[in-house]
Amino acid sequence: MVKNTGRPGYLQIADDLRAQIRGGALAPGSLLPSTAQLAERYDASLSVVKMAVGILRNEGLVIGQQGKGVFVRDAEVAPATAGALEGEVAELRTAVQDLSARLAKVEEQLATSTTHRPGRSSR
Amino acid sequence: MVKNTGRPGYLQIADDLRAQIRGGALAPGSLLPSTAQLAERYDASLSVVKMAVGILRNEGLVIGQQGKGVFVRDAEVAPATAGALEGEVAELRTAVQDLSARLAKVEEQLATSTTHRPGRSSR
DNA sequence: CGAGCCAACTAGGTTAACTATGTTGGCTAA
DNA sequence: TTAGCCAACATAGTTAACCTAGTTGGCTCG
Repeated sequence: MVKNTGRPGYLQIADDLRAQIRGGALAPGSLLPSTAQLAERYDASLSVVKMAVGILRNEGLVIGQQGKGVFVRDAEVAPATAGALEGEVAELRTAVQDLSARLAKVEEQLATSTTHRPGRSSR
Repeated sequence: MVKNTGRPGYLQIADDLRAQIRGGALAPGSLLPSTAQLAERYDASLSVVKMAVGILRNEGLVIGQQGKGVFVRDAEVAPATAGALEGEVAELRTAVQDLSARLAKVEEQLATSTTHRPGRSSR
């Protein structure tokens, strides 16, 4: 599959997957083919597929879940609207506040239990 | 240098370099240390450094020139790209997701190690 | 002196192997 | 039937190796 153009293979695959997502061929919430399947489809090595998926993951287009697969993210596909970004920023801000509160709670628990801890951890 | 924090090394290095660029420690137009130098500085392998630089390159913060090095891009040029803000939001989103996942893991460990104890409010 | 080669750098791309970790489903034994 | 183990498969991270290709500076040879 990977053409002989100067464009690297992992970018070609990322472009193709991105186009499929934007075009609707891969609907939001749907599961991408596994790394091995993509490698076979594009006739590429596992490494380049992992790199391509990593790019999309970095762009926020997909979300990888260990053990399950890579899912297409519910898109903020609207590229133009600047207001969408504001909403997303607000969402991120609340998320950060939530994380701060939870982290404070965990830190407090850790501080109170450090003297004698059951130490029950395994695996 | 690296970590114990569970955050992948290539992300830590990318974060550090990004902070240096945003903070002005690495001025626009200046040359980043070579891959080998960065690998030694962060006590990481060449691969993770290349991945980190690749992320910044993908974000448009730096431009790599074969045979010469990796240069910090002019700050005014970067926003010219349409998706600069989106990229930054996506970056923050992945950071929040990462933090959320790590915090959830810590919370779970705390919850299970103390078997059941009062004062644990959930989300 | 100058042209050209060459060695030593550089980034970039690709592949393979290994480890870690999480999910799932099937099998087995109580 | 049910609980638990376990194999298979998934993403994710890391490392090492090899190759291409561009740049640079020094050295040699004409």
